Amino acid sequence: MKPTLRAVAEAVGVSRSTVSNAYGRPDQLSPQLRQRILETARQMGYPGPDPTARSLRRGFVGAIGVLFTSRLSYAFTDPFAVRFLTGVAEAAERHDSNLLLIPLPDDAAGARTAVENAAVDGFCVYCAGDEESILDTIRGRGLPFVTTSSRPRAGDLWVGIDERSAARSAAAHLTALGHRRVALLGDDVLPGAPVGPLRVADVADVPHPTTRDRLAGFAEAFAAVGVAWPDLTVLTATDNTRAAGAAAARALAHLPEPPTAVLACSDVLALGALDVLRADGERGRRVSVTGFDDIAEAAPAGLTTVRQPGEAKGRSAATLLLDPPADAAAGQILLPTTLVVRSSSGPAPRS
Amino acid sequence: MKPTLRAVAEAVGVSRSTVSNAYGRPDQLSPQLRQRILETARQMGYPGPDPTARSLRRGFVGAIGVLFTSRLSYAFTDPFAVRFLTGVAEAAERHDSNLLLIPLPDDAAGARTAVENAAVDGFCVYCAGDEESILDTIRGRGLPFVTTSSRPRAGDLWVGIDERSAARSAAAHLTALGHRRVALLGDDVLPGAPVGPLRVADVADVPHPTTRDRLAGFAEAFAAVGVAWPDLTVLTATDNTRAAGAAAARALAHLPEPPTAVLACSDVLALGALDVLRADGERGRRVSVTGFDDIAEAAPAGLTTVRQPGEAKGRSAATLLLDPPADAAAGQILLPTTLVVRSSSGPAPRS
DNA sequence: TCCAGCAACTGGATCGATCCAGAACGGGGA
DNA sequence: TCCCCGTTCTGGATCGATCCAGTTGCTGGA
Repeated sequence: MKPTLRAVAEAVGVSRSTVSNAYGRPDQLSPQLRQRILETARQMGYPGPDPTARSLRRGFVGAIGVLFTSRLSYAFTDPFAVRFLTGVAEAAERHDSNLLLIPLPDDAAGARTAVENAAVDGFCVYCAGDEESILDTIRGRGLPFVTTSSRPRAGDLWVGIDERSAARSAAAHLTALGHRRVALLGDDVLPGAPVGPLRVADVADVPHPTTRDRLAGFAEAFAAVGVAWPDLTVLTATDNTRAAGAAAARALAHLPEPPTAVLACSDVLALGALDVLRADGERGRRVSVTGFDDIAEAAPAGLTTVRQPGEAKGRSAATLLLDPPADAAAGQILLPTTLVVRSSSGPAPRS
Repeated sequence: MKPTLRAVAEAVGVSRSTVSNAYGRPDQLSPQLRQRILETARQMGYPGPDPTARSLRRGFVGAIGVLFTSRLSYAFTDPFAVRFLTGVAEAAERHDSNLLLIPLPDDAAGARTAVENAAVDGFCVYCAGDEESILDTIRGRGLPFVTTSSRPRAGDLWVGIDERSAARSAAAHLTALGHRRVALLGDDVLPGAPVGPLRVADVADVPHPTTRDRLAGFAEAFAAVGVAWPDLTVLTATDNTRAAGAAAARALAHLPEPPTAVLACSDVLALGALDVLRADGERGRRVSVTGFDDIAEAAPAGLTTVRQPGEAKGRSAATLLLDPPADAAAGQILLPTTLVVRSSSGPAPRS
């Protein structure tokens, strides 16, 4: 067993406080004594104050938790999530804070205990499906948190984009190009729905807030040119992956009247769709595709998409958490988005 | 202030142990009492046992630390590191463990305290520059750890590849294609060296173990066809990034006798070099390039490279840590590598 | 009737530090 | 010479739980 601070104190013949001070407050004791203590500690193999005990006493941990829905490993698979994390890491680093990655189990109870058991000073909530229940648990612990989803509650720390108008800009681009018969592609649009076209009575029924807002934004632009919600095809993917996007796009072929464009809620899905539709395009039919995020792969693929600043989002989130602004209004940061037009979108074919 | 377990106990009129048991060992008390306790706790706003206090008493934390050299944010920038992390995350998840990402400051003292202050059950050491000193600190804490670098000490947990022979396979591929005048490209080959060609008296002088072993492997294959170490051009990049690889490759143009092939220690560097050399190639000169890792971008770029299983590496590492094998021999896992030949390598031009 | 045996609960010790009020000491100014 | 003050160090209380050896009360078998 490793010696404790107490053992060192006894060996040197001083009080525990003094040994503690030797580590944490060098100015509280004479340099000679400090030297003697550290030397003895070294000889005894004392590894320094125990981090857990220190955290307990001090009341803070030195780490922030990043909450992910679904499998943690997935977070690394999604390029946008990685960019977000990069930003978070950057800011955390600047504040000498570590990053605790916390995957949230699918079941509410499991998610709850995961949040309750995490030893952190605050939470950064990245795209939690059932956000409200998670946030309530965090509030229950009395810890600060930042959200990045679309609907911040007043007073909460938040950093995000105007999902709706960002999505609208992509859709407006397509309506301007003459597209009227289109498909909206989202990840897990309705819980447990199988891949493919889907009947969604109302956008409000979509549980995931980000997906909902983006779909709503798409719909707004089409409503403006007279295409009502029920006339839009809603396509769901089982996952936010390229493969799932491709699978969803393949389902389009079976429609009686295939759409002239696909508006995806993420670049990953869009690229998957593009993989399929490009191949089709080479056989004649050409379908426009737009994405969302502007991940690195979007540019080489020529994907038209909505750019949002991923690193900045993460950086702002962590900074908000670690260095909260005195002014409550500064606790909510709206980041800009840009429509990036590339080759994947073009005029609608004349019918 | 949030109420503590003690407060709940007093409110209900039972001992602290009983409240504790209500959370952690439901079988130790009657269901009715348990209900009553949980209900009162809820009403009082008790968030459940404090994770830090619990860790202190129980003696374990429920998280493993992943150590990175250099900036943490960089880890996310390197695709291979991301794959490794994905694997670690996957295994950690399976063992209900969280992941604490720990960036190591560049200075030894800072790195030391970072390791000493991390509240974790064990460490996964990913490419630490000055490994030995880090490992000593970890040993000092008496915590288990896994390394992934090239030289495991007997008895240590380790998962990795045969760096040397993997590198040799790439180089042998090029010698077979007739290449004799080549450049070896590594990240930070000698500490602080400026980008570009470099005089390295002996491979053994390269401090970073992985880079050293890969360079040594390259050299072996060339030695076998009569090209000695001093005749190989060693190129250093300032960073393991695509841009740094490109910058290093540009330096080749200034050489009196430019090489016919570049062997890079990572795909990221190789892709950077390819960016530059492909452009050159279009103007006539064609230089073969090989990489290392086989990241996702390698295939579309047609990069010949050595594939190593990134996720598996991470997964094995975390599993070794969280579920250590009884058999010491099983504590060191050697993963296979494959040479993947693509279009970036071709026959040497006849001179 | 008595006691073994079990389920349900208790409370002091403990995990390993840090905090803080105060004691001991030594030196300088009046 | 005396007192005050700053420096250096002390030790008990505390952070918030869990562990564990034990007590209590009740049931059932002999």
